[in-house]
Amino acid sequence: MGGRRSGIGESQIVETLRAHPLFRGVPLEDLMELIRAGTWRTWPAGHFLFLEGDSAEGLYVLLEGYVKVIQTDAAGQEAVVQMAGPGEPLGLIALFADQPYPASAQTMAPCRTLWIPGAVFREFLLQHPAVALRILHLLAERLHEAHRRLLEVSVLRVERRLARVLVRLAGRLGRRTAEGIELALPLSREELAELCGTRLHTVSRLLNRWQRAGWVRLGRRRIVLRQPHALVALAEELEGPRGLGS
Amino acid sequence: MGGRRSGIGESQIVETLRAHPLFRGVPLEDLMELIRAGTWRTWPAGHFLFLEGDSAEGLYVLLEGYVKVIQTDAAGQEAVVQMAGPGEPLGLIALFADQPYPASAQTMAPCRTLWIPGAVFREFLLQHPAVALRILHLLAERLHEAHRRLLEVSVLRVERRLARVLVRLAGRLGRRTAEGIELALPLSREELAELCGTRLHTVSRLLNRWQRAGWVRLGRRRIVLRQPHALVALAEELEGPRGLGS
DNA sequence: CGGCTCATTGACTCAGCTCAATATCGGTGG
DNA sequence: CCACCGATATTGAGCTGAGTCAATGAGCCG
Repeated sequence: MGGRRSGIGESQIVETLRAHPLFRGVPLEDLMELIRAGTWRTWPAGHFLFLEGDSAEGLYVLLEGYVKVIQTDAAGQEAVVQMAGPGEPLGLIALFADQPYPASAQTMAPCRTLWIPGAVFREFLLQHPAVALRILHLLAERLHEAHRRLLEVSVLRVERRLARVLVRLAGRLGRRTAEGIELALPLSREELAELCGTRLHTVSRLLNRWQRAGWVRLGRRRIVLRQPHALVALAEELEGPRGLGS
Repeated sequence: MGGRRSGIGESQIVETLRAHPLFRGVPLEDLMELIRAGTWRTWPAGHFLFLEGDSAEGLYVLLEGYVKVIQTDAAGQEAVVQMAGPGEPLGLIALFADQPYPASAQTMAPCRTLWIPGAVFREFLLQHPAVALRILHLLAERLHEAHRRLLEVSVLRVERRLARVLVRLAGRLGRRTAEGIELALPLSREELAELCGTRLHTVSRLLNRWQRAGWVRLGRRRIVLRQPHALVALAEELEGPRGLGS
């Protein structure tokens, strides 16, 4: 799988890590130890940091770029379990649950990562319990998010789920343009489908319906929200069993 | 909400906690501090330890009994997010993400809990990073489980999801009887439905179909798996888009 | 230009939801 | 002990959201 050790000096990594909220307050020399034990890499878009089932020897910290984390079932059906952006650690589950990677991580854009051997990182956490608490914070939030999505997939219709996914993505990765909010990273219809637990056809149909209504503008791997409020309304609207009609 | 401070002596709690894998290796006197800062309670079945949205001042450790953790959406639809058994901590997300409880916890049977103030527990973790690592382990496993369920709900049919839920429950809470494996705690059809993201009607229909096939025997809040292998087969069987027929 | 990936759209099907009615269990009070 | 009640469960009928199958279209790269 792609990725080369890069020649760029350490100073840049050091600065990135020092600025990282996870490592706030950690003495510089302890950080240096982490960095020296680890490996810095760059990745082109579309490559896999790791595959579901790979044995996990360490942790990735995504310094730059975007990665999607995918879970696959026995028959090859996929669900996007997480969209990770700059600063996020990847491979936490494998590291702490002490098992092979439970999902695959694929770069969506050119990325830079720092890889840290698991044993080193665990030792580091024992020395820096405050950082452990921050990771607990992070995992707790991810768990919360997963529960929320579980509820949504169990209870909401696709239309509403898709609206929510778009609104959330726009919030996290939206770029303001003259026309509206444009999603900064290019997602295919299929990836969108995997994000909301449906099929690309259904996504395509819904998006085009919304385009006809003037709510969005579509392109190849490109979506602009022209009337975000409409989508928000759709996303939040109350819906008991048997909706209130649209 | 029910629950009274119980009069039973501390010695029993101490023993329970000392035997708890989470606290292995912790000096007795540190444990005592936790216990003294905390509160021991018993709960009848059907009561709520906490409700979604309540502000969270601490952590529950479930010493005995079973609790279901429920997430509710704006329209009142519910999903069971977790079934907790003896030994499991509850309220971790609220504690670490520093937010109100993101879900409600309802006792399914008479329960005993130890409640520990959040600040005390956080301080305790700073003193005992090894315990923090174990909690990381626990959260990592829960996250993994949540991701697995997310994939299942996104990709599998109800029939298969229900089969999986039953098989898993039987594994965790099954009691061997002459007739087969009986689920130890009484779940209504509706609760089962909330566990696999469907409606009670669908659960009822499927279960009765299986009963006719001799795979299960049903009662009011009671299920006996008479031919677990049949359910396992159904649960694991490959299923591409458009199944292979039953 | 040819070939690729990505996207759209139509036609058909059906799993599972909704709506509605009835049945059964278990407990409670007369 | 029986009558009654609420909670739980079963079952039917009908509808529809969304999946499947299939074909075509459109953008992009070598």
